[in-house]
Amino acid sequence: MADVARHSGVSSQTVSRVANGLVNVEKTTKERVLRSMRTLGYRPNRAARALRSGTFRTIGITMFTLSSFGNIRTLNSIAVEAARAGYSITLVPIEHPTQKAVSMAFASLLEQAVDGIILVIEAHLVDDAEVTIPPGLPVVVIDSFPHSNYPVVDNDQMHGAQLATEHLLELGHPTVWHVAGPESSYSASRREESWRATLAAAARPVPPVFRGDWSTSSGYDIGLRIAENTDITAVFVANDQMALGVLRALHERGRRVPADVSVVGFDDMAEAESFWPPLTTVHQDFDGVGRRSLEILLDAIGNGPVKPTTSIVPVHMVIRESTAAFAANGR
Amino acid sequence: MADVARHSGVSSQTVSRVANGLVNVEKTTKERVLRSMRTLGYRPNRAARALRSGTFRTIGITMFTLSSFGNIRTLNSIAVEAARAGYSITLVPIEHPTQKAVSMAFASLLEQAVDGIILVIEAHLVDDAEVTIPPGLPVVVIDSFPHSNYPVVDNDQMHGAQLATEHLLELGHPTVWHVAGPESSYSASRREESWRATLAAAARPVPPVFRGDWSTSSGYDIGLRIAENTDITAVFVANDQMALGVLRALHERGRRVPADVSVVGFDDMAEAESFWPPLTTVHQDFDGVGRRSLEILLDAIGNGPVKPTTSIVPVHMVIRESTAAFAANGR
DNA sequence: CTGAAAGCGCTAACAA
DNA sequence: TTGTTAGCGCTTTCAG
Repeated sequence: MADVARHSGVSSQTVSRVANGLVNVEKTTKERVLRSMRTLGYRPNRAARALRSGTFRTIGITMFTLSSFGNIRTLNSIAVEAARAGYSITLVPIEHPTQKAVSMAFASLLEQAVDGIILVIEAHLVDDAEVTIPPGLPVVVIDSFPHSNYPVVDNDQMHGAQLATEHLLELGHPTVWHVAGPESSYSASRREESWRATLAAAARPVPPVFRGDWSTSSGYDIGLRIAENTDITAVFVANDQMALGVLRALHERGRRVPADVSVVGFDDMAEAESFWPPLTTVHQDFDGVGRRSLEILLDAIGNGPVKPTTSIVPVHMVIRESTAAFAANGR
Repeated sequence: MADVARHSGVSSQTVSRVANGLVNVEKTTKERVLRSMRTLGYRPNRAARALRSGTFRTIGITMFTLSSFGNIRTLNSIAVEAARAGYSITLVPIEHPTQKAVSMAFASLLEQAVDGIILVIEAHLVDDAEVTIPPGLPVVVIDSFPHSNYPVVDNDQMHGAQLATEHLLELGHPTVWHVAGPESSYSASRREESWRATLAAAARPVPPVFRGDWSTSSGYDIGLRIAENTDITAVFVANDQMALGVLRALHERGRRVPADVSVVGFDDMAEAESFWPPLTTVHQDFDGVGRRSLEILLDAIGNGPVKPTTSIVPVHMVIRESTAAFAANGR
């Protein structure tokens, strides 16, 4: 910057003003400085700026390794929105869902030069992590659990599971079976809970739960068991990836979908419409979640602490061809 | 830091030494300082440290919106490896593959506090982007095009396409049709090129190319056309997502896979083994690519400029159930 | 082994 | 509209 000042014959102060687009600089001076900047290839030093102003125009994001469709969409949405708002994002992945890894990721994030943090977490691990987040550093949590200290944003898990279950019931199925996600996941718990409640409200029997780990292969293993039980005519699977595994197992065992068994997923991942058959599923608005959480975070950064509210983003059913009326079930 | 110094009765200098784990501090002093740090909740200011030392322990990554399976795996791998090496990563997404968006992302990255940059790019746009990367800032490119100025890392596209085509040929198919990616993509060109060469080497006719845009729905549209042409018995699809669309179209039109048509994909995304039928595909080592590119970048950051070499990471076939011998083709 | 002084590049506050 | 001064929190250099 001093170089630029010398080159264009003004003070470094004026250069600073030009660099920041302030108005009180004469037009000709401004142009001269701009030209000097260009010829000298000047680029501002973020570190110095940050040191001086105390803000970094960067937000930190922690999430488990980018394996789930939802996390990735959410991350993408946050990244795009942040870029638009002039913020860049620093990503700290959590390799394994262990206590230690979470604590380490937190600690690392706290040492970063960030103005705020978005935690994309879906497990109990967070509460137990032995890290105290310094007061004054805004945090937003994306989770299915209402944390007491921070604003939380989430898709409407309960309503989604209710829609899925009701859809199957309306099709005339006597009851709906459920392939749940892992016990450690709050969103899995929410979906299961809501499935139970919906069944109870309709006075239907609640069959035992199948429990997977979100992976396609766990869905496949469970699908094999579902195929063996001809009582099962309707299944609500807690995510699309497991639903894909279920479909495969059903095909392999010669059970027709939807003629013999109706299957509903959860997520509406990009590929779901091309599953065979195209999957009826609950569409989650991950972009909406990302957008909303960034909005809250930027508000907190700009205007001080916000109330730890819970924002629920609406979801909706996408009905495709993996579900059919019970009457059509070949019986 | 001054607070800590005062609290523990030493100079801020000594605090700095302790914070950086230097050895020339007496043990008792060190402990005292450490205790003060803890009680005062001291955390170092990255900006100040960066300003002074000129390094940020951060690397920047630019990529098109996180939509492709490969990009995401690569990003994840880089993030994990970087964390291990004590670096954090700053992500700058490119929203649209336009000249302007690319230039803006570059510019934004250059203003960041980063020690090096990894460009995950798969289009011609890069060369034309009117941004000059300042000399001295290490850059690694992940692409299927050998850039002259920077080290490039990539999966072995040519060999992968060759393996896929040969696999189909060895199964006795008279020739192999190809569903290519968009023309703007270098990796798509490589795969197409290698498919052509392999066919030529085997003295087989080269059918016209179908061209998609990587998306599942473009694969579906093309699949519909493939289903109509009963001459087609073997198809090499340039990525798994389009292959999924092709499979769906084939099912809808009653063409059996692999009995009537054999299909090979490219990527080996996590879901491919649960497609119906499980997809034979080329496994790309995205983790390997991420790891290798970070390795090169860190080397350049630590030891000065490296030669702009091209690193090719090996791929291999994964044979599942979407391919079968020509004899079995129901003819 | 420890401390004092200087300065990294920038901007807020004030003065001209 | 422009310039001067001071200092953000840290580390490098040199002295003790």
